[in-house]
Amino acid sequence: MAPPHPADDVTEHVGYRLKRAAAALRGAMDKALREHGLTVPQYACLELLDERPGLSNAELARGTFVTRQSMNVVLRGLQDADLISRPATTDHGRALPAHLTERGRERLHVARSAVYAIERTMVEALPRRRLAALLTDLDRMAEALGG
Amino acid sequence: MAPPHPADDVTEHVGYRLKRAAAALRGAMDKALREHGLTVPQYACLELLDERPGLSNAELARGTFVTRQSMNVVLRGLQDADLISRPATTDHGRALPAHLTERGRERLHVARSAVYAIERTMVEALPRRRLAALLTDLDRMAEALGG
DNA sequence: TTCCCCATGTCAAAATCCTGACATGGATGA
DNA sequence: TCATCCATGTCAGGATTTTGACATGGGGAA
Repeated sequence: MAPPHPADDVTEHVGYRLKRAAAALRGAMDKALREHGLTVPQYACLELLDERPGLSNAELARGTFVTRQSMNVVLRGLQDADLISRPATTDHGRALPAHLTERGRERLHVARSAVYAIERTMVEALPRRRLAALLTDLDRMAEALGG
Repeated sequence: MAPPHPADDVTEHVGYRLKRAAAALRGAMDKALREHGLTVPQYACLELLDERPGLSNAELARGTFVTRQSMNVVLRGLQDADLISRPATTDHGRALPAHLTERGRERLHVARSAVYAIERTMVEALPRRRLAALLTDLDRMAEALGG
């Protein structure tokens, strides 16, 4: 019964593997999305807005794991490109609900196919039975760390 | 036989879960290492150098999934803090081998305990049998993406 | 009502990282 | 030998992200 840590090699640790996989995914998405004129945070933002229209800046930030300030500049970029729309003011509260424009929806749909191809490559690389377990394991780790 | 993608919900995708887990880990390490005066890339660099002394800038960059240029500034910071040493010139070749100083080794050892505690939290959050499979799955995905 | 607390949006400054580029040293093949 | 190619270290510039801070709006408790 070997203890989970410390392993004899740093590259054997879970954190290292996690970072490696995340870096590989990020790199692949970066490259694919560049051809569509989008960055990874921008794409994540569009995808989230397509699924849940009306999300605010802070909510989008939490959903994409960045700070409010970072998401703010992302939204500005998307707004300048006419991919999303956001009211200047609101009747109730302070949160400004964002929505996809028609251009945004179209752009998302074409970029999505490229991203889904990447994800399919990832998923097909592992045994089909293992996928569900992998997802729950990732969730468990994230929750354990307060993610 | 449902296709692996597209799922009905973006947050169900592997990429999203992967990013979430990686972000949670990054945040926890960030917070823990700050108390030791280290950033995550700096810690990763020290850990790699402790295991394989003499690694060059480019090798360290590949090992930590950043660019040569980024690793260069990390090394400068570590050098200014007297945590690593690097010769100004070399007899053979162009790569400059880096080594931990005594201070660097000490700093690494105390920071390591904090990081290992985080990783232990992560590992203990999932069934013990699942760990090995998780590691190989992460590797498979990374390799499939050319990581 | 009024006060306090929290969340939100935003600004400014700094830190971090990446892209593009260039010069150097070694190795490979003609 | 020499020329070409690859990897490395480094510089400059810009883009992205974060930290810190501040003002505003809403909700809850006294």
